[in-house]
Amino acid sequence: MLEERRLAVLRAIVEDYVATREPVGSKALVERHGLGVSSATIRNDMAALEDEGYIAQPHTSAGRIPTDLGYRAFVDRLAGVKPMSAAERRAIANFLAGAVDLDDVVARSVRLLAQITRQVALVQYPSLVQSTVRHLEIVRISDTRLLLVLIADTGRVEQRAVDLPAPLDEEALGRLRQRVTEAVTGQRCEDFAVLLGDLADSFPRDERGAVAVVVSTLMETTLDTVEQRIMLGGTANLARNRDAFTVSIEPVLEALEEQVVLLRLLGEVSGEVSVRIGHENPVEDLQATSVVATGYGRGESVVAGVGIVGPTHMDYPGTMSSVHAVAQYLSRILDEN
Amino acid sequence: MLEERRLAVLRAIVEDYVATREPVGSKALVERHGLGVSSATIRNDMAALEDEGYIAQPHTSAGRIPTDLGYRAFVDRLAGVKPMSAAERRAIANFLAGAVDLDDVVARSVRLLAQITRQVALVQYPSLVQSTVRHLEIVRISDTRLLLVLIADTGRVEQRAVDLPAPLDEEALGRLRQRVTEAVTGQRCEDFAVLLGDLADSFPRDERGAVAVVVSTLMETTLDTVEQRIMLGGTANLARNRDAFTVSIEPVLEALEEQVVLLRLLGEVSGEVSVRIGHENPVEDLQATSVVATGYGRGESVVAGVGIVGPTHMDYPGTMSSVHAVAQYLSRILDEN
DNA sequence: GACTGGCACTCCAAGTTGCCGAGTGCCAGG
DNA sequence: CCTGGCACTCGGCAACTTGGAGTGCCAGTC
Repeated sequence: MLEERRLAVLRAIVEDYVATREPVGSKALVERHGLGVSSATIRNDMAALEDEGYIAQPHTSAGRIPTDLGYRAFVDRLAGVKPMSAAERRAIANFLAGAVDLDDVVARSVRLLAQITRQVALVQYPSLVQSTVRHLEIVRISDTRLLLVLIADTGRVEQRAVDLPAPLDEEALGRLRQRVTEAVTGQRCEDFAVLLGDLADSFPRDERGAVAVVVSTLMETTLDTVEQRIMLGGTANLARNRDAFTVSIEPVLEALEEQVVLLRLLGEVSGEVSVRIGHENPVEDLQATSVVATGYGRGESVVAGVGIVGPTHMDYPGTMSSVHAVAQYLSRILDEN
Repeated sequence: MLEERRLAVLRAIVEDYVATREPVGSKALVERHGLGVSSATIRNDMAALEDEGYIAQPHTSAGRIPTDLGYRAFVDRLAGVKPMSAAERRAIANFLAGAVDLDDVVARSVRLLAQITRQVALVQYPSLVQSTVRHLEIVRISDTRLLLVLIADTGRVEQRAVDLPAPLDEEALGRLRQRVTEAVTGQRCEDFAVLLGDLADSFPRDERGAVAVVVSTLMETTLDTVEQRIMLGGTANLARNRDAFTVSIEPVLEALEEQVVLLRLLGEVSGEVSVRIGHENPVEDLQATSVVATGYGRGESVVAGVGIVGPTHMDYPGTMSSVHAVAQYLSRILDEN
């Protein structure tokens, strides 16, 4: 009961601070929220909350601001779900419906998510590893050069040039094309090693080099760490919230230009919306920010991540439901494909 | 002779201001550059330069800073070429040599250019319109859905899904594939309208719908305004130079997220390095910045643009030669393909 | 035991003042 | 045409003051 009010105070502090971005004091709290007790009582509660590490004072004689731990408690125990209005859902659906191809879907999603959350948005392309091969095309570029074009059932298309160790005549190329294509079409990319492992052995000796390099390129293309692509948008939103980041936004922008960093941010997404607050974040330069992310995919399987990066004092309920909604629509689009 | 010294003064002002980012006064000028006259003389010259609009005072009793017109004069008449060192050239070559495909080439170029100029870098993908078709692949996705994959001789690969008006059987698809492929392979994309215009007429009546939609998708894919892609990088450099932009960097970041804006920036590139200074810039939100851009391509023809966006008080000679060098290497890589 | 009003205390933010120095324009003389 | 000198301007900095928001604590009340 007492405990209950303290949590109510914490919630009120988080909400006020997110709304105003200014330390909130005991007096303002009782005025803005009908807590039914006096400011002195609130002060006691605040002192307790501070002892427990949920809030902090930027300096003596200032109001309190939530700590990362405070936000964590808010997200875990206090934030209700904030359903999106029908109009919003419709807007999302409309916006994504006009996409012409996968690139377009991803690009539109990034724009949309950045716009509705007013944060930096991330959308990952469906992972190749989780996909099956719809089609593999092998195109000759020159005597010793081929282009592999891999089309996945998720709509993703990857290309890769291959330099052959020796010229390959038309007949041999045909053989190579037929055998490789047959081996992988309809199969899961993650099984390439098994499917293609000893393919070269059944070819004439002088063609094995070519087969080997094609096979290794295919396997490399679908390597977990290499194949992931993430599109980023809404970086201008960082600048608008500049005051948010005590320091400059430069390191944040820099971190977000690293693919590796983005991969870590969306690395362990699941069907649930996950929230990483401040220092919970694995990337050092982003420890002043929070990451809200989730996965999307066909049916049960998660094939990629989607999320946003923003200041720790963001509107968590609203952001979470936006991210969730966009992921839902992305899943739907994949399904329709 | 007098005129000559005035120009020397202008050059000195530009150089000092670019180096220090602080208004430069007459005294500092004579000290740092051996101009051989007294500060009073310089003051007279400065007053004249101000009258002519080349420099301005942020406020009375402050030093002078160059105006856009001043930079323009500097770039046109004063800036020498600043050749890159052999080591730098080698570094560029090495950096770009490891690329595995076109995406990689473009991505690496952006990173490289952003890094060496410390500005925001732009690299455009080779324009489809200026390319010829190396290969066109038509893949079935479902009864009524096809995927077109267009591979250009520049290494560019475009994909597009097509919804057919009616199911197409295997035989008809084969016919369609053969005829369309034959019509475009080896041809210039900009001639698609001529090449494909009346292709549908020679098909059986019930297949014409499918042919028409494939043809129109192809033509749409190579439409001038739609097909252009530009990759952007180094936005963190904007934040580092923040003081540079009197106002916030937000509108700049926002503008740079618009493809349309980027296209305008790289729209009219030629073989020469062009410089747009401040208000010369067509995009309103970028009138506090300068754009240095040039084209690259195979042999004589320019197939795409490359450039940077930065504060007006940038190191023009250095930036111009960096942009030029990267464009040169991009051209070379295209040639080798 | 929980809550409240009151009080002394702290400390940031914002405004005020005064001064220094860099920079200018102009002028008379070489 | 250049120069040294001089009076003047004005932004920036530092020191200082003040107002107010906020706190912690304590004695009193229900």
